[in-house]
Amino acid sequence: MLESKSLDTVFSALADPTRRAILSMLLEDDMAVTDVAEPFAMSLAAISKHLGILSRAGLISQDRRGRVTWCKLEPDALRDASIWMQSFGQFEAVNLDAFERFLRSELPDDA
Amino acid sequence: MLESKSLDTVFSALADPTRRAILSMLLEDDMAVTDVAEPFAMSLAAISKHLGILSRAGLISQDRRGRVTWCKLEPDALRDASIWMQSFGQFEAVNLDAFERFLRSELPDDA
DNA sequence: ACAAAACTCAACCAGAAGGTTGAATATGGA
DNA sequence: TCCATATTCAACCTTCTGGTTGAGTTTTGT
Repeated sequence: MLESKSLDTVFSALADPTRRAILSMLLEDDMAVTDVAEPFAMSLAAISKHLGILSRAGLISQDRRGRVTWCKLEPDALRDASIWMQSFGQFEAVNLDAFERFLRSELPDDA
Repeated sequence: MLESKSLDTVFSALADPTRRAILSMLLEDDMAVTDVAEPFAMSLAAISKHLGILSRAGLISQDRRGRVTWCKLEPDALRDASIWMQSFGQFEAVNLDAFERFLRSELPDDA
């Protein structure tokens, strides 16, 4: 199970609602750490830790530019976990071909 | 976020390699608790706890017949989590409402 | 009726998780 | 140069997690 370690870190990163909320925020745009922290009722240090966990799981990348660390979603990291889940077979319903047709119909630009 | 609680429990259930291994075993067939425990180098009580966690997450069901408790995979419980993940991995730029309409049209049963 | 089988429960333990606060470290702007 | 901004680090605390063992419960087989 070479993938076990990364599935551990990805799934446990996703198990926390604060971290899932952060990922959702980053879906819209890259953000600085301070801005990520703003809507949460917890310290900046706590958010910094959460971002570290997301980073180590590969779910985001952090790019320090000057004194600002920009956080960027890395959705590819979800792929292994997603594939693992799909192996349970009940999601053929979300037919991949249909998915792609849907994508093409929804996305103005390329994939 | 009404789904947050269940995403918490599903993702944290999936975060443990023992529990993922159990799910894989149950993919092949329903199993008794003792048989689930057999390949693992830990006590039956520990496996019993793991099964409880999987059960509470909805990922398996347990049906006691006589003195044997049969464990059965319930892969539907993965659907919400899978959908949540796919919304990152594949659909960054996609309109979420349309995405949900698509899912409703593709999934065989209700939401 | 009794013993073994199949679990589950309860108490316990070590270590990890998630939060706090206060200090440290760059960097940017005046 | 000096202060504020942006972020991380370190120490600490509490709660959760994943394991243990030993006892308890129910059911089955003889």
